[in-house]
Amino acid sequence: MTISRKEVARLAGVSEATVSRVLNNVGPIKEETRQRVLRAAEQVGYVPNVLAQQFARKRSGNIGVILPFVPKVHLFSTYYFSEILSGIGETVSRFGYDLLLIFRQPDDAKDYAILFRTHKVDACIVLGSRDVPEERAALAELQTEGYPFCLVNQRFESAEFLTVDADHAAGSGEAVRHLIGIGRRRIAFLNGPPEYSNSMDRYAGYKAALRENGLDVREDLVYIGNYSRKSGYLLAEEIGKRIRGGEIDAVFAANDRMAIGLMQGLKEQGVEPGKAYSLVGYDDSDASRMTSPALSTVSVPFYEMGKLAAEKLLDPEQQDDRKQRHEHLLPIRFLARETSLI
Amino acid sequence: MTISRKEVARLAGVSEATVSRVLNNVGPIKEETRQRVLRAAEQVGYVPNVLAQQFARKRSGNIGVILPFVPKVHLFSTYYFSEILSGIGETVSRFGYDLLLIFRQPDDAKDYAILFRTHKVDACIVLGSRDVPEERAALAELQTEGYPFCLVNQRFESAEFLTVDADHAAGSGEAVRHLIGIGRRRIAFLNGPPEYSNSMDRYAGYKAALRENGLDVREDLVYIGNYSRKSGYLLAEEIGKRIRGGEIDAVFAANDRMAIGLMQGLKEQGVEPGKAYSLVGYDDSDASRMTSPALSTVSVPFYEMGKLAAEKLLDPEQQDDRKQRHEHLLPIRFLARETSLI
DNA sequence: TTGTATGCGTTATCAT
DNA sequence: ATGATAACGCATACAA
Repeated sequence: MTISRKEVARLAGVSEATVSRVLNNVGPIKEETRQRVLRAAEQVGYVPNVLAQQFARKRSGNIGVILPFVPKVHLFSTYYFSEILSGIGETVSRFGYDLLLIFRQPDDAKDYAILFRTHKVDACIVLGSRDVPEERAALAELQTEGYPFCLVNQRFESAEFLTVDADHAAGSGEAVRHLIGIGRRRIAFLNGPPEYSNSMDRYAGYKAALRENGLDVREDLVYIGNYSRKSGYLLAEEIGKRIRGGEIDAVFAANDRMAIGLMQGLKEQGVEPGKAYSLVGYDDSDASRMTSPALSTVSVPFYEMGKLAAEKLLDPEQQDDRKQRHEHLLPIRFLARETSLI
Repeated sequence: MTISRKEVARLAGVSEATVSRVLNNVGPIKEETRQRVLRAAEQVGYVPNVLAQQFARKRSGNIGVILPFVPKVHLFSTYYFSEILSGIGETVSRFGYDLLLIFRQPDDAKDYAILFRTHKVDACIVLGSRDVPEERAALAELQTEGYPFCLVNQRFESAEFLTVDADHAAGSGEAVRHLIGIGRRRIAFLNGPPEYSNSMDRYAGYKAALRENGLDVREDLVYIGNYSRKSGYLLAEEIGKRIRGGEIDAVFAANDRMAIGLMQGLKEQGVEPGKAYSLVGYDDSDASRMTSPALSTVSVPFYEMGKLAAEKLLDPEQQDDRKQRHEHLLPIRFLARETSLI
């Protein structure tokens, strides 16, 4: 038995419309009436039925957040998601919205537009996206239909999607410049798959830093993993050989997980980071602080990225900016720790 | 301009009610009519308006998941949340529900019932809860009002809340028995705050294992941290002294974060795990595999816990069980790794 | 097997 | 400043 506006209206001796006006702070209301309504609502413990509100307003009040399919989650830092989600969550609630969490299904053809057509969400934020045809098509559809959405940490070449990203080219450049600064010259790069713009950005930063310093970019120094710890671990055999052979004196890995996997594999061969070679990871994940020696890495403002993405969708003050600038890059910070002391 | 049932009905030459019946698979329908309706719906690209459905059904179709306040998140393993959330997410979507993510606010008086009164959620799952008065009151209110909810990884003494937990007493017992098995006799226990049932359960397991083996439980061997890495790190000074003094030969920590913090602090003193002392953590977090030496730990089935919690709320087959058994404890697995070899 | 009719609890428009 | 009332798009009880 739920209490509706009607009881409040009766008790306050006003019409239902007036109750709504008071509760929604809309239109002119005599102060005395307002008080009477508020007291009546208080007295009967009235709370509006959100389902009726959503229906009448034709808005769900939900921001959808689309996450990668579960097993894929582990290719990302879990820190990554918990931070971005927190940033989004804090912001949407500040604007009176709720957060609907949506896991991509493995099988189903990507159809993000259905979320809007069914009115499940008013806007959405896409995490862990990749530049592959089906994903691009699903996003293009959203764009065409005019549904508001924002990508986080993934950009699409020649597509004008609203995006919040970090400046990974700059961050990678800093990391590599640091390695060069401590005297390293044969710097290998352990990258992730190219369908993540993250990977391409890091590669761009890597190359730029080498060239600035008159070093050649050599394809045989570039390795590709899949951002998992295991993929880093598996490359340790080959990279270890080349470190011992003097062909490699440092490794820049595109994320901490691969860096740590590599570090573990190399340690098994007796090849220690910070001594035989320098190592830099990427993400400033929890784990990077827990290894020994502590992993040098690049800190990404995940919380702020989530916050900004939500603001771009919800904050009226961001709306103009949004038209002018589809892509927003947040600054990044390099952290020198023990794996790249010398 | 959104397409409603009406157009479909007109096109198919049936009433709106019949369209609903076909789409919801309710009541007897002539096969030919069904086909006609489905084709019409297909043709005009009809999708039901979820907001209208929710309103008419008086159900939101949402399962709320309540998370700890953001800064507190870091006291838990992020792995913890990503796993539990995945388990919940997979399950609710299997039952046709959506997942509404709710971050506890720091300031606001705990009022979970409002989620139900406003009809925002049909049921909810509470994560990262603690046994403190305000939390207990908020949950008791849900119970009294008959709102369905399930706690995960936290039990309340003498309160019959529906709960899914892991058998932390058993897990801790195994861990400590293992330490005893490798010859340790002066086993310190680094626990978390008592308002988490997790802490009390681990303590119970610790004590039981000691007593079974004729060892005294000594209060001066029990330390309390707050589940953060830092709290473990800070205790390294004192514990280190006692290890060197021969008063402690092993530490069982209530989670990996504290274990790793302690391990780092001790390492700075030149006290190495697996040699001067044995160490066991708890959670089987990502980080536990990334330390060196690798951390012995206890594996918790977080994914299954999330899954089971959701099933208890949604699966009709679990409904009877639910009445009989308020608390469900999942089994746990001890993992011997390098920090407790000898 | 299908159609008719009512209700769901708001918002918002149009009067007054 | 306030009241009356039409939508909103669907589910469902009741008729036929």
